[in-house]
Amino acid sequence: MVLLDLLGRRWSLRILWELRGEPLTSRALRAACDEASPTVLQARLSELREAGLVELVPAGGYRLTEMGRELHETFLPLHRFAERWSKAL
Amino acid sequence: MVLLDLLGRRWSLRILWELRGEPLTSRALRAACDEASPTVLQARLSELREAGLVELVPAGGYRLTEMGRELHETFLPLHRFAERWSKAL
DNA sequence: TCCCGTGCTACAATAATAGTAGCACGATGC
DNA sequence: GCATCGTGCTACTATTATTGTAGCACGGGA
Repeated sequence: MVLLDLLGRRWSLRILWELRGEPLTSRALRAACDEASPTVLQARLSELREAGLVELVPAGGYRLTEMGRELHETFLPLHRFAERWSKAL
Repeated sequence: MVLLDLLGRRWSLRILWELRGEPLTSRALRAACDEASPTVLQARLSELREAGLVELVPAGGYRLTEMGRELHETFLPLHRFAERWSKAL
């Protein structure tokens, strides 16, 4: 599971999650993940772009690729689970 | 998404993945994740236990709780995605 | 008693991340 | 022209997380 190594890094899942809707600029992403440093954000974005999950459109910011969107679909049930989980805790 | 903070740590996803089948002892888990140090494995196991996703049965090693198993179900499509993804890369 | 496997921890060295500040570039308006 | 703004991105040090190695205490057999 090479994918787990990529996703199992700080802010990787979070970035994919934040980009689920509208594309976000670099600054907007920094605002959305307001505890992450720009250093690691840029590092993750580079990795995710290299992995073909995220792309940078010149005049629109970062967004998920087709593949990245599929990955997000995969995570949709996670949202519902997270709600039940936080209640059970 | 507090859950993302927990899962977005090194080896968290990997541990859940390795425990998907038979329960594993502490040593077996160290063997399965042969690049992880016991320090961080114990740290993650403590966090996952505190989160009610993993439990330690006295004479059988670590295994997923009912909640943890639900989380794993959530991740099942990820496996199929990972295969397509690695081919597309 | 001795040996073995278990869960777990101490310690120093290394890598990853946080926090702050700033760069270069292009578009826009004066 | 040129000042201003937002963009993506980076340098730098301080702090935290992780690694790598070794070892502890406990319990269950032989």
